[in-house]
Amino acid sequence: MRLLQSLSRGLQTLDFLAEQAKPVRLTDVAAHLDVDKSNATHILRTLVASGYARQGDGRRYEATEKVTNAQTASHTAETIVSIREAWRPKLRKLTNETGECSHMAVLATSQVWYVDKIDSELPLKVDHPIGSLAPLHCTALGKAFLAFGGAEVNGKLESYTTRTLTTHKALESEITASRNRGYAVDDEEFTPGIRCVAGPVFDEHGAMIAAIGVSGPTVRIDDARFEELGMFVKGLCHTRE
Amino acid sequence: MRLLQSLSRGLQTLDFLAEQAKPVRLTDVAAHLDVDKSNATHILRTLVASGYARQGDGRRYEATEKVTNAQTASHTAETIVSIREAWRPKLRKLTNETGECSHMAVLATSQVWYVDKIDSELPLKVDHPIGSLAPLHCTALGKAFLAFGGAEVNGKLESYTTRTLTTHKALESEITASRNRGYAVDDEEFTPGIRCVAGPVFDEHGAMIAAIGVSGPTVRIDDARFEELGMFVKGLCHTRE
DNA sequence: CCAAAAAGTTGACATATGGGCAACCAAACT
DNA sequence: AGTTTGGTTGCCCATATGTCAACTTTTTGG
Repeated sequence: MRLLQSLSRGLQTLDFLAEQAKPVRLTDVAAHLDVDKSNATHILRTLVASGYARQGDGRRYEATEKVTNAQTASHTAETIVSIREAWRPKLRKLTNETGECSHMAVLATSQVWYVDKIDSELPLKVDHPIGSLAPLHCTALGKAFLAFGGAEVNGKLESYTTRTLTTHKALESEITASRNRGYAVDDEEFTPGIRCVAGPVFDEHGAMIAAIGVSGPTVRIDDARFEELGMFVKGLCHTRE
Repeated sequence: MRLLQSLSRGLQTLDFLAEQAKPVRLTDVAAHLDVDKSNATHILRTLVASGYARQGDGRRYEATEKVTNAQTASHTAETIVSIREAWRPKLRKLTNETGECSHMAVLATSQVWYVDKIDSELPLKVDHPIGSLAPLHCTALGKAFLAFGGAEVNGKLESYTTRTLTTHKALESEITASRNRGYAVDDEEFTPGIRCVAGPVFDEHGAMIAAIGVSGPTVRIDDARFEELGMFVKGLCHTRE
């Protein structure tokens, strides 16, 4: 069995570039492959010339769009629809057992994009229409992406209510708290009178693909119930299909 | 400037594999690269060993998921959301000027997935909820994907109304007709009493990413208006942003 | 802001690599 | 079964490419 060395190394390099979130230095590539710097230069140059890599600002290298990165890759319509179908029973269970509205959302351009919901039967209910967008920093679904999906918020944190977290520092510690807790919350931070909890949905590769959660009016959700809902969502998210 | 030959050829091969929809024979790869069959064997073997290609049924090769294919690639959530925002004005225009409901859908697992709509103001109206799915062979939006997006229907064509096209032959000729016409139609093939027209939305690479269309009750859409709507949608789809 | 260290590029050289040829299997078609 | 076309394997030699070292550029730290 004969394999082409330079091709193998080139592809290994591609793997390496793809799995690193941030652009990588030539030296690191050389070290990773355990080859000479000069060899790494040639490999990277070839990758660039072929359109598989590009050289950014500080002459660092990164993989182009030709290569998919399981980690970062935003998910396709196909994946979203199939995950939605697979998780609909759990969403239904969420609403049945809590009586509150449940939602599923995916990440799109630093916002959450609602892709499914099960309505509450109760007259006073929360409604995020399917297809609508919401910010990450003040929704439970959004914070789930920040805590478990490696999403990041860039720029100013707009304030929607008096409880919205508007400093990156406060948000950061809330994210850490969510990670420890196992679920994310929104305590009237987006809409007054509405509390939500949400947890992450992972695909088979362990990449977060969606968030699911329940939302209800504060009049029905006191602190004890809030926590209870959180544990319930956490439980649902952690059961393997 | 020094480039690595075997790596370049390997990446060229990857490009070639990625742009071919169907798995490719070793001979074709060799011909494409203008190298010896034995060389092609080595290259392909290396690609397979590195997880960038796989060998299918009739020992044909295809690129794995590691490589993105602009043509086939289903679009990501990011892309869908941004296209939706970009086209919303046109969708609104569609409804304003026709008075009928307009929709946008993307392709997901051989179905159309409604991602946006503008409701008609009229009391009798069509409503495909955002987030819902519909078959390809009997909806205007679906047929737009068949005619302009290279989508394919596999298996049996389920009948929804007496007008649903249920043979692949009839569907094929309807697809061809749509291509010539520049837009696709649904003449009560999915829901009795509803006629739709739809056209394709392309991304910057010329790949079809979504379909937009208008739907209305047959009572308001006679043959003349049906064609008029078609031309209107066609016009909208062909104007560059 | 300068010096020193680290990162990256270029050139030369020698040899392992891989490109080409041809013979050899394996399917596929008739 | 015979013929044709597609794919694999082994060998050999040329050259593509990996290594080393000198050199240039950038970054870091004082």
